[in-house]
Amino acid sequence: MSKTDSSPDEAYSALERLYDDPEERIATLQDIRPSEQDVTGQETVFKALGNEDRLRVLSALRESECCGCELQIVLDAPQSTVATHLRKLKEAGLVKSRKKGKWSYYRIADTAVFELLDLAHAIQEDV
Amino acid sequence: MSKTDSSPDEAYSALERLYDDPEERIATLQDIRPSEQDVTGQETVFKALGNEDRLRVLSALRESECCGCELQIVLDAPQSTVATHLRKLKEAGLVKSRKKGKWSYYRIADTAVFELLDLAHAIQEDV
DNA sequence: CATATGAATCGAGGAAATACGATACGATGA
DNA sequence: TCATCGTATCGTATTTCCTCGATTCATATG
Repeated sequence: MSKTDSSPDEAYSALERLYDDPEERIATLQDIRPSEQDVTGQETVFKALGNEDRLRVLSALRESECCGCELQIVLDAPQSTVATHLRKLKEAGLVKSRKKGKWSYYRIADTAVFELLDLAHAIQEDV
Repeated sequence: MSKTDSSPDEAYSALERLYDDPEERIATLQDIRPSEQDVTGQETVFKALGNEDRLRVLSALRESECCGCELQIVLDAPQSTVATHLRKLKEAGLVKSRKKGKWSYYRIADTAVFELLDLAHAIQEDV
């Protein structure tokens, strides 16, 4: 009989009860629209990092540059699986690669990647 | 008639052709086993960050503490959706909450979260 | 040019994450 | 205590992601 969960109107009336001048607060909240590009870029990076296999690859590349077949051993996974992970890491800007003969060598793109990994580790430590 | 893609043996023989002493390299690669806990913790954090809505929530919390109904307006999404996102962010240790009356107020848990967001932004900038 | 080899791409099936209505919970106040 | 309201959880339909065999591509070598 009442309004359903899905109506954002519920949120509006809630704010109207919460503030003396709700209009201003609502306008402020609605203005929090980080540029689509920014959010999408961050999302790409974090999605690429949010996978156990890919975190293991980065952990290996932290030690030294590796070619594809070496990472196959690190992950103990078939070639196509490893190649797919590497593509995602590259698209996110987390690793770079160079070709030498028939081999592709992968390395971490930037020290910022180390920082990301360390920060995530630190955050999860005290949860 | 030949070995298939899925056999990791392929990778082993590749390394045997690549190195004079492949055994040592293989042993080194296999030893790259970051502790299960470490990887899982990082994975949780990055998975939580790898979602557009949740990035927008963090962007809002960067400005000020918000209660649930305010974040409903930021995301323009139904209440249950917002609550689910907030739970994930909490479980990952990215936000904390306090209750005041019937309201739950959310805030960013640690400045490390700002650093994560900024680093991801910087990385994706030059891809 | 034919063959071998390391890597990249494609496509289908399965697994995991997400969205959201329905419902339950906990605090407030009449 | 009953109604209201902000929030949390549940169940499930949908979407997205992942895996991996098959195939293709590129380079090297006989």
